[in-house]
Amino acid sequence: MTQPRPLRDDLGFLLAVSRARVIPAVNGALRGAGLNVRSYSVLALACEREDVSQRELADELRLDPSQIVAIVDGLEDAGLVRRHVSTTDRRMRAVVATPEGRTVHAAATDSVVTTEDELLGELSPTEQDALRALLTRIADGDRTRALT
Amino acid sequence: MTQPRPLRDDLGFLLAVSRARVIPAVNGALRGAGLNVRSYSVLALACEREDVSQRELADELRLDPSQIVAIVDGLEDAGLVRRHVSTTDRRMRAVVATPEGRTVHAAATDSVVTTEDELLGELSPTEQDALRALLTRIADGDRTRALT
DNA sequence: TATTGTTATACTCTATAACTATA
DNA sequence: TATAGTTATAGAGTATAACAATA
Repeated sequence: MTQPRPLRDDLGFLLAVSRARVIPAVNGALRGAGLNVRSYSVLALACEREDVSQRELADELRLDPSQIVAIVDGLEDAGLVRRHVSTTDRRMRAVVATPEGRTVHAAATDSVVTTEDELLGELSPTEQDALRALLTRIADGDRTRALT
Repeated sequence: MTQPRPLRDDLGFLLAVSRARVIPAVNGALRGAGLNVRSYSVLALACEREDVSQRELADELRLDPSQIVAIVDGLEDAGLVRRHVSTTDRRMRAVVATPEGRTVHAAATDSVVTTEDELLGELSPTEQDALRALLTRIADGDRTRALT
C-alpha cells in the first residue's frame, strides 16, 4: 500500500480502454449488415459448428443464457439462423445458420477484419499472434472445458 | 472471403470476452469501497495528477465528457474528490483527490491488484508485461497526445 | 467561433429472479 | 432434482443533442 502503481499499468483498465476503442468501431462496421459484435459472434459460432446449443453460446460469449434468446430471436427474424429441437434431448433448441446466414457472415467477417486491421495495424503479425495467445488464456481462464 | 477465420482468432472478440471476465470481478472487489471500475479510474487519475480537467478524464477513459459529470458527482458526494474552478481558465473545473480519497484509493488498489492477480496469475510476470505493452498501444492508438 | 462542463433523453447492455418443459 | 430455454424487470453503461459560461 506504499506508492500505488499508476492506473495505466492496470491490466483491467487497459482491457477496458482497449475494448472501448475497438468494439464501437467493429459495431460501426457491422451496422450495414444489421449486426453488432454480439449478434455477429452468435452467427459466427452457428456457422462454425453444427447445432450449437444456446447454453454453449452463453458460455462461449460469457453472456447470461437469457441474453442469448433475444440475440437468436433477432438473427432468426432476419433469416440468418434457425432453431430446431434436438432429437436426442428435446429440451435443447439447437441453433444452425441458414445459407443466407453463411453469406452474410462471410461478408461481415470481411468488414470486421478490415476494421480491426486499421486499429491493430500498428502491431506486427507476430505481436498480434502473441496478443491473441495471451488474451485467449485470460478469456478461457476458468472454463469448464466440458464443451466441444 | 474463402474460409473465414474462426471467431476465437478475432482480437475484438477476445478483447470483449477477456474484459467480460475481468471487469465484473474487479467491480465486485471494489463494491465494498462503494466504487466500480469507472469511479475507481477517475479517483486514481485524480490521485496521480494535480488538477485533472474533466475533459482529460474523458479522453483518458474513452468516455463521453457528459458521463464524467455523474462519476465525479458521486465521488464528490462521497468526499473522495473535490472540484475547483481553475484560476487560469475559468471554464475548467479541476478535479482533485481529498486526503480521504487518497486513503480509499490506496486500499482499493490493494483489492484490485489482488483480484487481478487471481485472474491473471496464470500469466508469468514477463507475459503480463508483454500484454501491458501491447494493450497500451491499442488503447492509445489514435490519441491526440496533447495531454500530459 | 471553439471549448468546458452540464442536463436531458433514449438506447443498449448486464444482472437477477422466476417460470416451463424436459431430463 | 437438475438442466435448457424463456420471460420480465431493473440497473448500469453508452451515444446524442442541446445549452450556458468562458475562452
